[in-house]
Amino acid sequence: MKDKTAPSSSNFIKSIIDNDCNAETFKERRWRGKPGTLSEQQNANIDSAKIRTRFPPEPNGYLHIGHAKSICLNFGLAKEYGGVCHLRFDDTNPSTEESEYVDSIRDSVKWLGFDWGSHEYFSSDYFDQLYKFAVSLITAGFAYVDSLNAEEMREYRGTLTDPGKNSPFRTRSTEENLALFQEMRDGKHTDGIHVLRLKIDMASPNINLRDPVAYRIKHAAHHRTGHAWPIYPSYDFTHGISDALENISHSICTLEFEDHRPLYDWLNQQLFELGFLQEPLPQQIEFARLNLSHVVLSKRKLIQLVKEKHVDGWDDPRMPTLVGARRRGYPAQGLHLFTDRIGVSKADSWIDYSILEDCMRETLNESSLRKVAVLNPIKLIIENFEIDHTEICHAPNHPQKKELGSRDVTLSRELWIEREDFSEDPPKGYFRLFVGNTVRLRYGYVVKCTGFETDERGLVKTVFCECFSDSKSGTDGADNYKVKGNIHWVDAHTSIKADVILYDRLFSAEHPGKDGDFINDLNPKSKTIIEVQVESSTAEAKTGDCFQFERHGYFTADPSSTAQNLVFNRTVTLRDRWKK
RNA sequence: UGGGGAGUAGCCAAGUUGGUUAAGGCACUGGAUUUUGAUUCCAGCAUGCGAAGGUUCGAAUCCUUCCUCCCCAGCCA
Repeated sequence: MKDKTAPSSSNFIKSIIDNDCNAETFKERRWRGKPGTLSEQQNANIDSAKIRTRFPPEPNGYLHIGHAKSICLNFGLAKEYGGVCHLRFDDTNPSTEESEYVDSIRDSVKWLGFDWGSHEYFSSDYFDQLYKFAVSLITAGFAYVDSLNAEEMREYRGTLTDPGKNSPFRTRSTEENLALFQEMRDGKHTDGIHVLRLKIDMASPNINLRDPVAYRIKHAAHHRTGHAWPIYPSYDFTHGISDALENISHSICTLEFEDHRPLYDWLNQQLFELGFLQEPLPQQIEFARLNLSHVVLSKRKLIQLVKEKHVDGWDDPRMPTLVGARRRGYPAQGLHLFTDRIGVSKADSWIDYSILEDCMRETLNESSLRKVAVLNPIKLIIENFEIDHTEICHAPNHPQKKELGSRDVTLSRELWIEREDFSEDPPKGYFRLFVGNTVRLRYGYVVKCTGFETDERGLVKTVFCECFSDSKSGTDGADNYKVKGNIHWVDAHTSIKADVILYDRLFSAEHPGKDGDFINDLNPKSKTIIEVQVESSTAEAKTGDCFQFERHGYFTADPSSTAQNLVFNRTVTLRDRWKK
């Protein structure tokens, strides 16, 4: 068994943190136990957290596997370095954000096994502070109220190759700016009439530095602050400041924010020089977001799948959301393994979906109890058993973990076996049941196939065999029989019916949407419901229980499952080198 | 065409203050074990680091030129 607790290999972010730790960069930070400005922090004790990271979701959608990479990274780093990771809801846009999402995000992060303790924050916690900073920036000449409309602003911004030009409102007096900003804050203007912009450089080759918007007017109810604010700060204005107030040492985000880093640094630097923030300032570090084949991870597309009912909701087991993965039976540990395995870098790479599935197999193999289920049953009749013959066989609950014990399963004359474990016309290399061949009924006897019967359509209905009475598993005679084939079965009388939902990837295309609408790439066979026969002990399964149905794969009891009507989701199949 | 990034095996990814035979994982291929065609174990797997030049005793690491891919012109994040 490989050591899965070994520390993950080095990456460029760890190198940065190592350097910072060696240089004792963050040694002098003060922390009063909660976020605050320089004046609020400076008399507090030294921050005991070696580093501080944060996971900053916007509460406007459900978390997905891509977020899991970021969550594991941020919380994992904090843990590894003796630091703390904050959970911060980045809620600066009330028109798209809802508390429904806040709850779900909290649940998903917890489910992944992380604990942010008391460090749950909201960007909206800082609205007052942010506003004060904005006023100070106006006073210092670093911000102004612009009254260009959206279209004019776009024109003035220039293009990728042409510099922008200054807005005619750029030279407004401090007094006028202050007065207008106050009016904006007081709700005296309608949406879009004015914005507050940072005064940086309209000719910068970096478009983000061409006087970015810091505040916009938005008469919308916020999920936490209600109608208290008619203006809301932008991401760029909010994020770096929030990081600084929270003493974040390493602000890890995705590659598309690289161009924003000069702005991030500029803003915090101004506020530091104005005496509002303590040094050292947080540093933004960017990594490549996860790209997974056969999957879409954009919020817009995920929402579309739900709204247009291509799936049965956010927690549909085919969804790449964390709630979906959980219902599918993907263990949180499997996601940890996955993020360790794919690594972290700045190279834009695609991970094949099979890597994820392998991680699930690997962790599920360790943890899942074994059960027997016949997914596509046909009858097997042991002809040399009496009609009412019944006996007990012992099946281990885990082949590598004897300590997990075994269970009793009933064997009688009539069994259900898998349709594909019998062949009328066996292909080369087939070593299951065919007339004349010998196989072992797993945990039971070795039998020899003597014949079969078909129904009116010519489909095999019943297979007949003869049992070698001295071959029972666990008895001395068992070893005298060497057979290659080993098939599973359930007793026809004591086994129970269950529903199994077979899931396959949601999209058949490797890169959904690459050749047109991603909806066209939906896999029509991504969900199949079948009725199966499971061994009687499975009746006790509770929601979330994971089993290996031997020779098939891993399955988990769906929330809709009851003792009267068992429902299992197929999490992932077993590897199968024979499958044609 | 401006700016910002990235190119190391089929796929990820270490290494980048120049120094002996270019980590590791996944996949793959052999072999062993196996009452899951599963698991596990062992072995193999880049004369090569996007390309071409150059500097050097020595280059994935330094210099030059070039090529490919990704991101940026929301009052989204």
